[in-house]
Amino acid sequence: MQLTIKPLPPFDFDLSAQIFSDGDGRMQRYEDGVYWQAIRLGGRLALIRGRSTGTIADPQLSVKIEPEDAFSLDNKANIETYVIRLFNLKQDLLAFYEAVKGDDIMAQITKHLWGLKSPTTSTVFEALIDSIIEQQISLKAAKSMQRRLIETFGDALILGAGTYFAFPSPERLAAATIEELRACGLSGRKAEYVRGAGKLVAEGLDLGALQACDEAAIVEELSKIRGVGLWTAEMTMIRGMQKYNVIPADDLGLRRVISHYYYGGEKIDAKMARRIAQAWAGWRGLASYYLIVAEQLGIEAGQVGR
DNA sequence: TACCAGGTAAAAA
DNA sequence: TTTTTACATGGT
Repeated sequence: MQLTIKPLPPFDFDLSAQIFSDGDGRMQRYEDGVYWQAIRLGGRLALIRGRSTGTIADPQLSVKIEPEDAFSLDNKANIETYVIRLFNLKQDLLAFYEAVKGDDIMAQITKHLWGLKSPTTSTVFEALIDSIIEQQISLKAAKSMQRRLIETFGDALILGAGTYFAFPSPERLAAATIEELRACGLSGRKAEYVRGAGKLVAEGLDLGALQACDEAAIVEELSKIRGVGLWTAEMTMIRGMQKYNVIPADDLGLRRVISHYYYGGEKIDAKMARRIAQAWAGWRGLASYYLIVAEQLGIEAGQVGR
């Protein structure tokens, strides 16, 4: 059974999905034009496979579900909503491009990355846990811990010769012992944060509902969770709550990439990062995502220096 | 070997 | 009240 979705143009599926093409892909992966991910569907697991059947100007996605019997008309709308969220298919890129056209560097980058939409995690909880794990340590170190967390606590879906994982449920992480979490490489402190967050959500804290609130209210709510400061709240909003205007200006990696394109690579502080980001008002988060992807792809734009 | 990397809460001053 | 410290793994 197959589902067809029409994203809001422009949308470059290959460019947008390439972020999932590295790593070992236990949970999601993009390869040879096909994206797959294990998802929870009405209490059970299923695998979705998506590929582009349109163009950048007239985009269309085709999504298949396995096993076949996981697909019902009841599920159809859920799957569509899910995929739209995952790839941010309703994100209005033309409005973004219009808003930043006065910034020469960003205008050049948007031309190079025309049709790039920023992805969203399948749940806010996933973004929160990933962000907690990434505190302070390098992304590579964090990635290896996230992989172990998924393999240890994630729900496995076995289809033919393949084993696929869905991100661990709040209930499972709430039930984990500190020792089990430390075995994934987490510090004792982070193990407590992760288990505590799992417990809160398992006991009824609705992170998904927070997405409808404004940014300041979300920061306030998320900061009540032990282990969550401003940086983690902002990272969670960007990756899991479709808040395209947020930038974690304190973030080292973001400051580095902003400086790469706007300040000759010199180290800049959070204040300077915020000042440069003013040119992207309304779309600061998406603009910084464009910078990160541009740097990854080795795209260069004219430097304006200080 | 030592130090840094997409921070945070708790202890110490 | 403000400052300092412990923490985990992977890269250099």
